[in-house]
Amino acid sequence: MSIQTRRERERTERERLIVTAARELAESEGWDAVTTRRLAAEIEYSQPVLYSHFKGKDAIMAAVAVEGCADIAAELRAARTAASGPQQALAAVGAAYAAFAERRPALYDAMFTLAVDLPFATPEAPPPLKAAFGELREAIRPFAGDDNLETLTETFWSGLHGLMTLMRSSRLRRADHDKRLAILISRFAR
Amino acid sequence: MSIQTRRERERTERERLIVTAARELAESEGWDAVTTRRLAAEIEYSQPVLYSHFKGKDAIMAAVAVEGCADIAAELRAARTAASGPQQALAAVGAAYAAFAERRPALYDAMFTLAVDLPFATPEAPPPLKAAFGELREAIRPFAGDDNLETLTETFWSGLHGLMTLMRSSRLRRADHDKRLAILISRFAR
DNA sequence: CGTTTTTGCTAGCAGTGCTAGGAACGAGAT
DNA sequence: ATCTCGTTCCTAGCACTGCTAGCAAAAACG
Repeated sequence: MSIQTRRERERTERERLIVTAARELAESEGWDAVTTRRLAAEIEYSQPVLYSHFKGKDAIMAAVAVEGCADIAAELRAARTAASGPQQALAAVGAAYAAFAERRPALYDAMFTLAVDLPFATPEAPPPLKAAFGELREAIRPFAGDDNLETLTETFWSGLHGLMTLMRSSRLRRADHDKRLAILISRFAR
Repeated sequence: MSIQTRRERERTERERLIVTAARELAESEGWDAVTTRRLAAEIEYSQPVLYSHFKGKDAIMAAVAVEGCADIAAELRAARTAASGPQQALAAVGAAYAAFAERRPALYDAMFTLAVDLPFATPEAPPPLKAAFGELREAIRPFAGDDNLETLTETFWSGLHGLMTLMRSSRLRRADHDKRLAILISRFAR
């Protein structure tokens, strides 16, 4: 049995190696640079090895996305708990979300614009996804009023997401970003 | 001079043929089906002809996007002017925007998610782009208050855009779409 | 040490966007 | 009516993509 467990351990280690390499490569050179050949060279194995771990490139990106959700969840939580009141908490979470999208665009894309294989708004969604969504939900809970909390959170999230994607694709002037964010917060915090 | 003008006319005709074929192919089978080979076959010319008209595939998509903006601008205008009051107008414009994104997803992607070569938030933006944005602006003008109108419009647009992209990538449950839209409108119309 | 199983490589497929080169065509001149 | 010259447009090909079949080498077992 020892030999079997060692093999499984090595497999999971290499799987993490792949995901990490993919994330680092994407973050430093963008997803266009993450080709299966390049990624294989990075982990010092041949291409087909990737396919013995993941169904395809999309599945690798999905794994990266889940890692990213854990990251953003932690950052949102930190922002929320450090704030002094509900209003400040919502503003802080919004700012943290925007900062994450700006600072790690490739990761953000994997999470919220590209890969689709992941179950999102269902009970089977990976825990990190739920955690990230949960942080947004807790931040906006004080302002729910008569609205359904989940639905309200989804709507607020959409606002943030639209803001970041449109700005990052140069469809919105970067200069006014803070003003837009402030307007969004003001319309949801009351 | 006649011979020269005839040639130019034929050129612009073929250019329109390319853009129309690209749009129809994208709308019926998605952008993945729009390869340069497939598009060339559709217009019954060879591939290189495309490159004598457009710098590359992205430029073709940009041309399609501009057409799409003219379309959505007309639909938004119709929705806005048919409504009876400011509140109804904003709701109608929001619903029309969402309906457009749902009904013509490929076109929507070309306009607001994919191609980037287009100048957007600048004076040099193609008129159809400004027209579409202008419709959103006029719809929300009555609710601007102290906020800068342009910035507010951008924020509202972001909300709509986020709603549609997240739903279309199955990150939001389709069932609650109407509720989310209602919440967004309610937060911006007051 | 020999056999069997597992592992991971080389080589290749079908497809992508894009481009160089030459052939065929139409326009103007003799 | 024929010849020359430009333009137009096609054939063929490049470098690249994600992905896979089939075999060689390595590891585990008796």
